[in-house]
Amino acid sequence: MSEPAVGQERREQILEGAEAVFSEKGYAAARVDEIAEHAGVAKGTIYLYFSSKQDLFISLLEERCCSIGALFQEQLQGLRSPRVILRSLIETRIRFLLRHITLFQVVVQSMADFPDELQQRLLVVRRSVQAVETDVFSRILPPDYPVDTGFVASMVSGAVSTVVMERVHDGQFVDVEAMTDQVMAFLIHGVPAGSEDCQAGTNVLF
Amino acid sequence: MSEPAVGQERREQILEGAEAVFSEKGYAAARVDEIAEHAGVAKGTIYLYFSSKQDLFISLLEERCCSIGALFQEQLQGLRSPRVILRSLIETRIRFLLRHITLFQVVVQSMADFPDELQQRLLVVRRSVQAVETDVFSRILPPDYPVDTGFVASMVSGAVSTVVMERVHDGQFVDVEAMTDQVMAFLIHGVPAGSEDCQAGTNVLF
Amino acid sequence: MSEPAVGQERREQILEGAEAVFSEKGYAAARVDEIAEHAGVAKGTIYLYFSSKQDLFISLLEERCCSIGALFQEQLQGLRSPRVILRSLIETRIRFLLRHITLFQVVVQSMADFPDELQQRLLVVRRSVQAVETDVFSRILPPDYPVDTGFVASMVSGAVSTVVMERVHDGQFVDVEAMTDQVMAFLIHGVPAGSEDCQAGTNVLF
Amino acid sequence: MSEPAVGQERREQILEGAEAVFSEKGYAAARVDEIAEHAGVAKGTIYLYFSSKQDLFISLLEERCCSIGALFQEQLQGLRSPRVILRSLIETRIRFLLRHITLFQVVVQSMADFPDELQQRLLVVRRSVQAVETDVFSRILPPDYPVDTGFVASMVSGAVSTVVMERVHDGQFVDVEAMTDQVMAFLIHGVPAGSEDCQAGTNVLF
DNA sequence: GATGAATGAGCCTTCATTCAT
DNA sequence: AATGAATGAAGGCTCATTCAT
Repeated sequence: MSEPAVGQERREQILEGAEAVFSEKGYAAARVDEIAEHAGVAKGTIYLYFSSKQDLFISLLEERCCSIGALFQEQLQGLRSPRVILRSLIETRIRFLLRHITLFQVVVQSMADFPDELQQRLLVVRRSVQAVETDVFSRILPPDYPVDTGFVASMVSGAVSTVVMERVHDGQFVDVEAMTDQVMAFLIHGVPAGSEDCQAGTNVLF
Repeated sequence: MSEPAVGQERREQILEGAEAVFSEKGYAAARVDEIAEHAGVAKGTIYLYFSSKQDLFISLLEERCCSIGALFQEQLQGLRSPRVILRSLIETRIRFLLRHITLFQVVVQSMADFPDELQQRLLVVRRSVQAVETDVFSRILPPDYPVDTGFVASMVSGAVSTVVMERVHDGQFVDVEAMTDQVMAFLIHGVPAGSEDCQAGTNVLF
Repeated sequence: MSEPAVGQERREQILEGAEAVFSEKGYAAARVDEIAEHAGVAKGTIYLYFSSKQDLFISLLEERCCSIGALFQEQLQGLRSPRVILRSLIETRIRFLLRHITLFQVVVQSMADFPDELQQRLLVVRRSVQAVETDVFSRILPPDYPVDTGFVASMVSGAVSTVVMERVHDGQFVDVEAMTDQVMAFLIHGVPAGSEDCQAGTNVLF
Repeated sequence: MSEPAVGQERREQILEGAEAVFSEKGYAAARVDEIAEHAGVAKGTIYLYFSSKQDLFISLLEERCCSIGALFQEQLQGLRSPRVILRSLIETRIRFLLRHITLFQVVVQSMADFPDELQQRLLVVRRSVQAVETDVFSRILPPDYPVDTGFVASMVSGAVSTVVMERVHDGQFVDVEAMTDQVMAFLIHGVPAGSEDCQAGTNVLF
């Protein structure tokens, strides 16, 4: 009883190669050859576990999105204070992005050529990614908050993703704690921008 | 001296075709054939004005980033109130994204296969895009604002991009005014998240 | 006004390469590379004129079947005597087979994987091939002939094809006149096989 | 002394799978996977009994040609009347073709890529197939019959094959008795085509 | 300058064959 | 003996790029 779920291991091995390459190159520019090399398997082996490059891609997204859902569940378990919850959300997401960066960007791109069946699976992935954070914000935001919860979730998610990606892309080291602090400060303070009727010349409000 | 700047016109024609196709498909999935068709020129003609598909792509980014810079300059001209400036920035960016969506996403992706020279040009583009908004925020944010200005600019830009892209991608109509309102409300209010030491049960801070 | 119908020429060039290779190898074993080489064009060029290997194959059949129809029309024009007509039919078919041998065999094979649209085109080809000869036999056979006309046409066609193919396949030189004579003799004499009620023991009848 | 000839059984099992698949798809389009599945063995097992797909194919032909030889021997045993012999030959062949259709067609195709050794074995198969029927016709045809015996055998074989294949391919049910009747009628009557010098108007000879 | 037919390198995918179990 | 996961060479097809007109 030596190797449990050998098939699953091989599958995961391929998914990791796929993640590395798709993340670096995007879908279209990624070559199956390269994925196979990263995964340490032969090209043909990939097709034993996935029916096509498209299927591999969607499967990867599905896999990784489940994992972010689980991560959130785990991290947010037992937290009460909105601020702590928010901080945990941000930090978890940053850490997650550091692993899966570009992959998540790609999700939004229009995979227009994919057949309907795969488009459906892609839609499910996108919805589930949104759902996790929307859920968190619906617990945090006050009932009279003037912006739609899903909208807030999207903006926060976009803000964090962009910042992380820029840092990573520039080859900068990312200090998760410090970055979380900055994002939190931004989210909590908002952007002080003066009253609408302020007279010209006044630059600062708060 | 018959047709002045005929070359420039032809060049712009091609850039427009390129923008349409790159925006819809991303870099790798875009085909030169299709760009030529969109532009209404023969495929070979493109190579009279650009040395390669890569060059065409970078050139397009350069061109369009200048244009967003110009747009901002124009729009923000003479505005004084931070709130009005911010609103104008948001609205301009939303309108811009509605035209150039995917194109901007692509900017962040690492065009890893591009030769060094083009990588340099890409870097310049990215820096200039950041600079425009960073500049705006440096005028808006109070001196003691606890978050780095460039960081804020990135987050706002990411937030707006993500929200616009999601709406567009879902095929929803985008009401620029309404969306601007929502983004502004979010930016100004921030995310009320309670004090760090707040006892459980307290939801709102501000 | 030098090159009339250059496109048609190139197309025909490719069809000739295709015929050579499909005839020699059959459909599945034929490689597009090889067809291109035979035709003296690059692989990609083939796809400017035909949408796929399957399309190329069906198009070839269509092309060549029209040509056998035309050949028959031309050859049989003005012939009156049934024997002369029959002889002409046989000879024409032999000559035709010497050029298109295996190709015609393949027509009957079940191209089961082809999409419906191409199956339709294949069916049309097969029907048209049968029609030509069925038509000839309906003019030759007496009204009270005990065998269905289409059936006779098929058998004669099968008999001739098989004989030609065997000779060609064995690398024997084919003397068209002599072979036509033999086939004619066979068709006219039939196979003398004795009366049905002959008593056992009688080996020869005539 | 457990299982006598287990190896032979397994071998026959594989040959049956091979026959089913080669018959339906032809040589090149047949996949070893599918043969294994039809045979109910693992893919690797096939290579314990046959050294390659090519070997399996040739072996199958050899096997089945022996079987048609045996069939003929058995069927024709004790028959005396040429007509009865001929009828039996036709009927046996039709029944055989209904089982092995495409397989036989394929024999004629030039397996050009096969190595010399296998080409030799293929040649032997083809010769033996011809020999069986040539032998029968040499017993049936009168000594002064004007057509070469092997030639007649080929033509009859081609005629029957073609007719059977067309019916099968069109999905029509094949009534063996009725078809045998038609073929016999054709063979015995021949094609009445008038004398060579016949005056127009005379249609029938016999 | 403009064209678009032609090219061929390179990609996704298949499948005969091997080999560790 | 039997398995079937793994392999990798080879095939169909695409598409950036060139060049004769």
